[in-house]
Amino acid sequence: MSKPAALTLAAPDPAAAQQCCPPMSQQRLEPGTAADLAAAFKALGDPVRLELMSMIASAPGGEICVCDLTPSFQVSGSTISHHLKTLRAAGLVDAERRASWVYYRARPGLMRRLATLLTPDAEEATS
Amino acid sequence: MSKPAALTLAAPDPAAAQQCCPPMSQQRLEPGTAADLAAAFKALGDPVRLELMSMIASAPGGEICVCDLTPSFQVSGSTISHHLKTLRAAGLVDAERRASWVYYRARPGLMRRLATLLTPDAEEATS
DNA sequence: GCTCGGTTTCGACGGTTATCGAAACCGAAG
DNA sequence: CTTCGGTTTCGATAACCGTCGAAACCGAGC
Repeated sequence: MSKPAALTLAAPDPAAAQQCCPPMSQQRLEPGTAADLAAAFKALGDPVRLELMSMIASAPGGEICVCDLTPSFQVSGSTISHHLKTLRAAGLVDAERRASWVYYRARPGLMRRLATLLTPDAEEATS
Repeated sequence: MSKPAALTLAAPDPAAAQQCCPPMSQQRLEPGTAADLAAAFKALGDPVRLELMSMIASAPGGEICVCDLTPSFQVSGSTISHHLKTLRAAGLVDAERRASWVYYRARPGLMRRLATLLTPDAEEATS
């Protein structure tokens, strides 16, 4: 295998994080699971990436072209590409090439898992 | 003000992130908001911190002593303290000193905000 | 007051990461 | 086949981060 479609590096360990996770307020995470999920949070832990993620997730047809993402930021195109690769590696987005353009779409699976994990149980607290 | 209670550094900008955020699948984040929330995700983006967070959030009485956290990890006590400070600065946990021990508890507010942000709308997708 | 255990802070070291520009890649269209 | 625009990769640089041990801090108890 040389490099069939480098775009589909499709989440190495996030695949392992595929099966899990009640709210962390209900149950302590196992170290291994914590490591997998921390990688996903880390991917969201950059302002540019988080904004990219929000643009992709809220894109009209469920997908958006890199050419529509890049102009919204003050960083270079190569930097945007790098951040998109990070999101892809984390399993948060998917990429597909059509003609000259590459379209990204969100992967709801992992997002939902993270959302569940963070959901506070039933408790109330404004602070 | 010299240093009244260094433990309550109580979230600098997370206070700004206090008011917001429909699911990102519904609306693109503004750059400023993205920066604030990215800081919170970044705090969760380390395996040790995420596991710490889960231990604190799932603690029986809603709180847990540092002395009960430290022995669960293979890193030094000073490193644990450093990570706890990071979680505190992100507005994810609160600390209170009682006698010789310091107790940490989760701040559900920010957790809930992050959970909402990540919630995929109504869509279905297993991939 | 002095000591002691729990916790945080300080300073340093090594590895990671965000960023850039240049180069490579890849379809499409001359 | 050559060119061209969009995108990714490569290599380099500077800033950041996780970790440690030592030192400082802080109540409690002697």
